Amino acid sequence: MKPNRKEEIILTAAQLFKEKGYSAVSMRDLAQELGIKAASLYNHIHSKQEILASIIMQVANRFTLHMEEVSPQPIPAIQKLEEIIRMHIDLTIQKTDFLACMNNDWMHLGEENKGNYIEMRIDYETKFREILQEGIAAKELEESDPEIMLFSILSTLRTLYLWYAKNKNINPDVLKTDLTKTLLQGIIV
Amino acid sequence: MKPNRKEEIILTAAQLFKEKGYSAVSMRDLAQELGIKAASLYNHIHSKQEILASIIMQVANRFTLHMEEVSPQPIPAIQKLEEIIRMHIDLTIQKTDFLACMNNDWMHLGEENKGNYIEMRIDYETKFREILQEGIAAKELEESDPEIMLFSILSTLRTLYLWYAKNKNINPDVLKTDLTKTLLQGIIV
DNA sequence: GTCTATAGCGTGATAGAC
DNA sequence: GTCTATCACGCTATAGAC
Repeated sequence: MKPNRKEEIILTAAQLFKEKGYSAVSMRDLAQELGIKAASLYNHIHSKQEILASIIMQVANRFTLHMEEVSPQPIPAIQKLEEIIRMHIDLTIQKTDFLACMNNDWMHLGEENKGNYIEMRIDYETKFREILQEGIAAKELEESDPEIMLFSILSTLRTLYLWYAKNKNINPDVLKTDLTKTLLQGIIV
Repeated sequence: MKPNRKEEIILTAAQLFKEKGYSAVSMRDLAQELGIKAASLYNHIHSKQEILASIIMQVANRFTLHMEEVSPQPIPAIQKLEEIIRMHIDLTIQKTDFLACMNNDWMHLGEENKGNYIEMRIDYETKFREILQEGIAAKELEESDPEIMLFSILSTLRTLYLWYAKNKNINPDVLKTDLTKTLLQGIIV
């Protein structure tokens, strides 16, 4: 899997954006990291904005597609949640920098993409909420405020990349098992 | 409680930093929001950096102080966790913008403050980890990976400000009860 | 595909009038 | 305490040589 120059630029950009944020990374910083001059970047990409959009929309699409696949399945809510947790873990491992960038810098998307991104995010949360409500209705889940469940689980999954950066050697299957247990069953004996 | 001009500047800055990030907010943006010119800001503050440090170190100190108060108490670990959750909720409500800023922009602190902030953050996590380990040893908590418990709870508490921004009318006591239940007992029946 | 040079504008911060 | 004017520099992006 040899990335071409454009992909290489986007990968490096994601890494820098994760560390300092989109606005604090200049085209000169990015070029230097790649060992070229800033002007040379423009033979591969059209603008700084395009790089950001490429990073964010790429992972946003993968979340959307996976949710559209899991959501309508005729399986128990708990099983759907396990599927979703597994996907967040996998994407966190595969696309750590992209995820960080999506979480922190989506507000710097251009007007063409921002609306789209926000819509995808709302749809994702809506489908997630519906799964929780299914689970409550089926008495699989506690009859507690689904908004708080949603927020609590999703905030953990969304910032998993922060924790993963410091624990890169963990076995993904162990992480999946332990995190699922913690999120679904809590920590009290 | 009438804030003087310096406090007013810092409050407004925190608000803007929360929305766009430190680097994306200019002194001209900040001045405009206050109805003055950028140059006038410098009669009240020394630099943009000073504003950021003031915002972040202020809340970081409050977290540190509270943890130093709760941590050594001779009470069960679960009770300490409830105390900590309560404090995060209270600070989230009182200092929403400051917390957002601390979470997102600490890496833009000047060299004088960054090391200090990171140290406080590590100390906080260490004391939190010790409470979890106490709980496990006392068989109050599940014998599960304390790193995953720590990350899971703390990531929810740290991003609570995002959720609170959309649910400002919730009763803090209800939030405390429901969130504690979700974090400690999970969501499964 | 990378370079140098540069346009055009925005940035944080200062000096000094009022 | 706020203003206008300005400095010195950094920014994204383009033009055109090689």
